[in-house]
Amino acid sequence: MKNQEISDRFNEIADMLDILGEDAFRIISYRRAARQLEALTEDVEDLVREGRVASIPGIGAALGEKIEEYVTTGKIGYHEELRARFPPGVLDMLRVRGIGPKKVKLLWQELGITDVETLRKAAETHRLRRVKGFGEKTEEKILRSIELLKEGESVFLLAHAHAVATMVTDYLRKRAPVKELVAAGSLRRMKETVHDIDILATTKDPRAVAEAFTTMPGVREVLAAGESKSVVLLDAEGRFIQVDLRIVEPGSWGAALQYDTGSKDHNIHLRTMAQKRGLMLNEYGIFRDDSKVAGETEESVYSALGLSWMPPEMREDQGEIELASKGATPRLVEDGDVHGEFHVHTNATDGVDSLETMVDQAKALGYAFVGISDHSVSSAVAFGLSAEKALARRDRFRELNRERKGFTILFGTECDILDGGQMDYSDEVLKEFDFVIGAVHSRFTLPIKEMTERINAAVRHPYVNILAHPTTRKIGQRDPIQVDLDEVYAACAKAGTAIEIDAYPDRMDLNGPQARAAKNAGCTIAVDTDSHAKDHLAWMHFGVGTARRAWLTATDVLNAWPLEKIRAFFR
DNA sequence: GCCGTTTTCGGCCCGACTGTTTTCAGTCG
Repeated sequence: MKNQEISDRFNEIADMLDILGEDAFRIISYRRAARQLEALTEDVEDLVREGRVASIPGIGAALGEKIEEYVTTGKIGYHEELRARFPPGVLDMLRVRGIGPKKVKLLWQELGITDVETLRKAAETHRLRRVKGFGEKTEEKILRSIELLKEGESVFLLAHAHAVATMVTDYLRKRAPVKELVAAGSLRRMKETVHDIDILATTKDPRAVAEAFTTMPGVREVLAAGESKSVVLLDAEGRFIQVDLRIVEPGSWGAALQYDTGSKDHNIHLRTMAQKRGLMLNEYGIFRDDSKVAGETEESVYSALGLSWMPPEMREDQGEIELASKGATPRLVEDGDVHGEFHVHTNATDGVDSLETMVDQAKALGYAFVGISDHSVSSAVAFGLSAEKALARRDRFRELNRERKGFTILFGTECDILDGGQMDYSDEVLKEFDFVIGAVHSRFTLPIKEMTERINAAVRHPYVNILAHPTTRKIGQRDPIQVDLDEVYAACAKAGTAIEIDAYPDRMDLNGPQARAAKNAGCTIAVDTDSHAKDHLAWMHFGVGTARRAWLTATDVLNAWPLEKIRAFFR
């Protein structure tokens, strides 16, 4: 899948054109195309093969050719030509907060500064203030930004960012006179990783709220503090996360919430629609000739554009606006639709809590059932169970089912898919389980053809019911395996094997776009937490969020089905 | 560089904050 690689190159081209001072709209085109590629549910190579690249919004003849060039030759000539004109390190300077393309160009041309380290030294020795537009404060700001860059500002996992946002909103509710208060942005859209946290508030005393916000514990740096908007860097266990606070009038709440939730492309699409209707949309409302026609609620904003309200998780400009204009927005799966899950570990293998603790926690969440699926023998690092030890637990499961009346404990296994596609337990052993999850935990570097065959052999195996974390990626730690997901989806759909959204925070595997493609291929999707401790079961919220990003309804999600139907699916 | 229910040319989403300026450019989202 080359989508990301091409997206990265388009962004880099945009950065370089920006520094060169090229036409701003050309640059916007590259950036928009980069975002489209990133959000694409299909493999761009397939689109090239079928001559459908130009069907991607924002991709026309010129960009289409460049995509085709990359797919066939592995590089983009234009990109290489531009790169040759830039000393190494120049583009890195853009990562320094407060340094944009114009300043990079000035520093490069006036002072010959072409990397972050030289920039730091120049700021320290006050050489920067010789350049027009640079002063004492800019030098100080650059030094602080470089310091923070080194200490590690980066991408945050959804679950982690969610915890930070909850901390901030809890604090503000206690310490400041806020009325409405919510985290919007990519967090509200349930994106698997987020760059910053956007908080939105209404209040009678904006100054007091901004004051509480910029002085709260953990604030490392105040990046901006204005009338309506404040920005801080917050210390989150040694790393920094940017938190924005926007304060709005109650009459603009809906417009501001809509605006701050995004995504960028979704908003641009809406604003273009507004324009065509002689309206103007901004974060304060929808206006016709300076008079406000909507803005108090999100519904009113969408309605003024002839659209029904749509869930935040869908707002990526991937067709949801067209759907809403026909009133055809689906009712997506919700937390309350989920009656249980399948991928749960105990201290029999690498979990930390006992079988009984995990079962009772699942029961406490209001579930009707829980599947326990500890590791098979080959997962040595996870203390995988021998066939004998695994099967010896069955009696305890029967007892537990008698003890926990009105609740069902399913006896399962997360069984390794070995090198050649055979399963880690024999068929005689596998048939004893209520359900079997197949998973890859070794040999991650097989070539794509072998890997796809390996996984599909397991998918077709009569006793395998669910394919776990299909790409095995770990965000920030391990790349996805090379596998033809389209073939895997097709195999799952044909074999009646469910495919998983693993909601363990650094997995999120499948992610939203992938799960949407799986659904479109006819797959049933299991949403699991891969819990290794009782508190992990709460991550189901993020799994459901990912399912919603995939536009899944309750009928698409295996664990939203009644238990008897699930048992039939397993059989 | 893209795109078209007024257009194949001439538009392209909109606003806040900061610092260095004397009325605004650059950056960011």
